[in-house]
Amino acid sequence: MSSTAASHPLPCSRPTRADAARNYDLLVTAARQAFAEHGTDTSLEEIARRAGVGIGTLYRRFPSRTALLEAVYVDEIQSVCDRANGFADKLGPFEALEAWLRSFVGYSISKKSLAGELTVALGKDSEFFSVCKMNVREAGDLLLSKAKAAGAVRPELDLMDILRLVGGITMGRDIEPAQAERLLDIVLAGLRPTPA
Amino acid sequence: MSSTAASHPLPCSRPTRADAARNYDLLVTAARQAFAEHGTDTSLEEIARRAGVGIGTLYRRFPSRTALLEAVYVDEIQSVCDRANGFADKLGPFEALEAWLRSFVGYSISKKSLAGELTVALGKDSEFFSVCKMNVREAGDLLLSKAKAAGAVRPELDLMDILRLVGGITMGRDIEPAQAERLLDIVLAGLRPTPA
DNA sequence: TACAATACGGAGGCAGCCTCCGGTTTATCA
DNA sequence: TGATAAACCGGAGGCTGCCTCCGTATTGTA
Repeated sequence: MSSTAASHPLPCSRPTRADAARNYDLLVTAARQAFAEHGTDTSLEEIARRAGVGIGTLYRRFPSRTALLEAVYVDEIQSVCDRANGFADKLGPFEALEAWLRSFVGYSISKKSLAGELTVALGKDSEFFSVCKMNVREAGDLLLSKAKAAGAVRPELDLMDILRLVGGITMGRDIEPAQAERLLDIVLAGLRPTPA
Repeated sequence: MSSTAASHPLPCSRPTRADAARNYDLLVTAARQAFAEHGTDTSLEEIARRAGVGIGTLYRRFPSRTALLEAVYVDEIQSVCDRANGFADKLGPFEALEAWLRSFVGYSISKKSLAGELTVALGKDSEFFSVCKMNVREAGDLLLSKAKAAGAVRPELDLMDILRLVGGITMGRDIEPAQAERLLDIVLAGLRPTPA
């Protein structure tokens, strides 16, 4: 039963007027493609060009590059949260946490810097990201607390620490999936209780 | 006995003519300051201004931003390597490795993105960085192999994996030193042998 | 001192960021 | 349906940073 609605609504306001709404979607779609293909520092004019709208339209709707990133991230964040719930239902305490973190890394690699920035942003202080953080935190805490209760990981661990560490794995340029796996293995080993 | 000479010479050519050499030093010094204060995307014109030279002079000596970064990194890399040797002499196998990694993190935080880019670059394929990598690798392998021999860490671990993981810790924007410590603790725990 | 090699530095072309405002489209109401 | 106001569009243009080019100045040498 993977819920598709976020526990906390994300402040993502799609405009009401028909033409505005259409351009909004065009822009977000174009931005998602461009960010995935060429990284998050793609020229905003290029994105406007792809979307087939004027640069002024882009800037009116998204006053900054971050605002555009936010709109793109909403979907991605949601999918990350949903997956956590799925794993919690099907796997054992530690395995669910592990599976979630692995999917996190795999996703980060496939989306390149897009998710890299996402992880960076996890430490930021914007209204938007604090809500995202809340949702991710809620999803992750479910897994983490189960794992703690089962004695599969150390009780003093903090979710945000883990996420930050795992996010850092894919931060470097051009990381190989195989290496990312090995790094994650180290982290996972570091979560387990120390032998008395 | 901390050696100050790198095992492998770094390709860092200071010019010969008096005025050129003077300007070279001015530029590297200004760049080091600027990078540390405002990150590695400081305007190159700003750096030239700080150094009191024309923008043309900067570009003649350093054809790209990367070239300037390289010149700045030489000293930093050297200091990282030297520290490894110092720890190897004074501490136990695991403690030396731990101390080195901690100093690595502390250094990364204080130098902000400067060292962040350094760690990113550790995965790159330039002649310059491959030599740097060789030096760091040599220094780190000394510590790692000692720790392995003492049974203090798992034998299958790879140094570059560890460095990449540790480097990722400081990748995020505005990380707190205290959080960085906790992340490193997780990594260190992940290095230890798994209880049979 | 005079010459040749080397180096200096800023003007200028280009691209991206962002703002501003005249013209257009949309929704609403009679 | 037709008129009006509100909302929206889009590109020109100012700004800054990147990088190149070349006339002028400095340095080392004979």
